[in-house]
Amino acid sequence: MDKKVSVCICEKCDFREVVFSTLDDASIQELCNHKQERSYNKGEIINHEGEKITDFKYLRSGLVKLFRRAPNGDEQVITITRPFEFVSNMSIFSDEKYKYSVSALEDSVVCTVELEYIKKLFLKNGGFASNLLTKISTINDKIIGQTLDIRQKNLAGRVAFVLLYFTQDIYKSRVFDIPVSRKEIADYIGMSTANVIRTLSDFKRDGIIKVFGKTMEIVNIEKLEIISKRG
Amino acid sequence: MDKKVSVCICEKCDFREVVFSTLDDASIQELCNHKQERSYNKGEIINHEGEKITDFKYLRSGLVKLFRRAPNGDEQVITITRPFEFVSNMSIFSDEKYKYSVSALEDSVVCTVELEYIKKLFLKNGGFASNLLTKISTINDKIIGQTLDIRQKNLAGRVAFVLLYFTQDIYKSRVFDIPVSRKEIADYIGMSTANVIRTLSDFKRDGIIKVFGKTMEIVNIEKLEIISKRG
DNA sequence: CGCGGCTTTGATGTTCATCAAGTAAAGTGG
DNA sequence: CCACTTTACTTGATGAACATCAAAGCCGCG
Repeated sequence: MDKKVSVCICEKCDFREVVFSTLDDASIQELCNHKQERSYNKGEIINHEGEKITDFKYLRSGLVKLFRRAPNGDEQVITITRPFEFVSNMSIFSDEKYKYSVSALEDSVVCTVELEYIKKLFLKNGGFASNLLTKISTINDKIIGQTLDIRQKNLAGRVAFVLLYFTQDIYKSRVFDIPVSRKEIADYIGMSTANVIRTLSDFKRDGIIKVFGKTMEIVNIEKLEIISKRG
Repeated sequence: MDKKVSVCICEKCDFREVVFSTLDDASIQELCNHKQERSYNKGEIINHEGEKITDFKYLRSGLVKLFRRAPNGDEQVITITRPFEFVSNMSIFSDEKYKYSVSALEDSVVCTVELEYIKKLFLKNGGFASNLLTKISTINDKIIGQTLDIRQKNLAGRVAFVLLYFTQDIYKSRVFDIPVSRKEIADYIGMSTANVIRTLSDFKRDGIIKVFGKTMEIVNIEKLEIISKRG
């Protein structure tokens, strides 16, 4: 086999824009050598709550949910996010163990870099450090904001909120395949599974949505927004 | 008046340990020159939601609450914290405006440094950057964790949770002066004021707490912990 | 085809918010 | 310092919102 110059994909990776923008090509090349890419099938666990953090991970493609198990055993979904809205360890210098679990809701690709390497980069490259802080803060702000938004809504308002989140933020389409079970929606917005279903049925009856198996169509976004806001 | 070497208090400040530990004495001196200390009386607003962020602030002494106004107008208390658990802008490089308001629950002292100065420090001093990221992440983790904990509890469990938070984390004493109104407690744990009062009355009747005006004594911590966990 | 998991719907009861009315406390002006 | 006003607190009664339980339908998969 010939000696080949490995063409590093990281140079073209969109993620570079976000947190690695201050790295020159040589550094990117080096980063690339420390990087591993891995695919996860729908349903697979990416990080497990309580396990030791050894790597820095970011989502390149796919969809994931962040969740934890409450003391009483049932699941709490913290957020559902796309690439650029997730990095594995949100406090790379403090926590040794994952606070939350992460699993793939769709087939996903995750890039992994040794945590030690990222830490060194953080310490010596101020621009990288500031980008990473910005990213992590943005994620945290989004989680806190979402949680506060949801908390003050009633049942219908919460379901409307999730549907709007899927159609506007996650899929940017009026038609999409629901990536979660009814129970997961319930665990996300803090209500019972039965009532999520009931509310969806109400929305169907009122012509706000249409559901064909796993596929959902948002017929009346305006109404959904009113319900979400008023909730 | 004689020329005096200004004895910089920052050298002895406990906060130095937390985020400024990597700064040498000369840098600390310089930081001190950029620093302003200000007292706030109980009830005063420290930061106002929506206002432009020009300074980096941290709490030196006192007690503050973080809150925002929900779209419908009523207040949501995000968290209540002591020194070392609060820095004003949790995403110094991203947000231009405060996402939340902050007000003093007890007379408080806040140190203020121009944001630009902190940003420069962040960019050139990796150790400082890592400490700051750690601090900010810890605060965010605490907020998210608290919110998730509260969410899954019932009424009594939530009130028990707040009382335990006051007695164990904030005051580290079985007896303390309640720093918030009943309504603020309600806004913190997401329930109605009337029901906060009702639950406190229940706790009084059951001999779990004693209340004399603003002063509260936790009589039976174990029972409170059971109620909080079971909630 | 038959089993198990996810979904759906109805009936029931609990939990909690809301309303109202009264009491205590704390600030305000004479 | 006292009447007055306002704000915070307290309690009970009522109804709405929501969880829970149970039973049945649906769908994918061996």
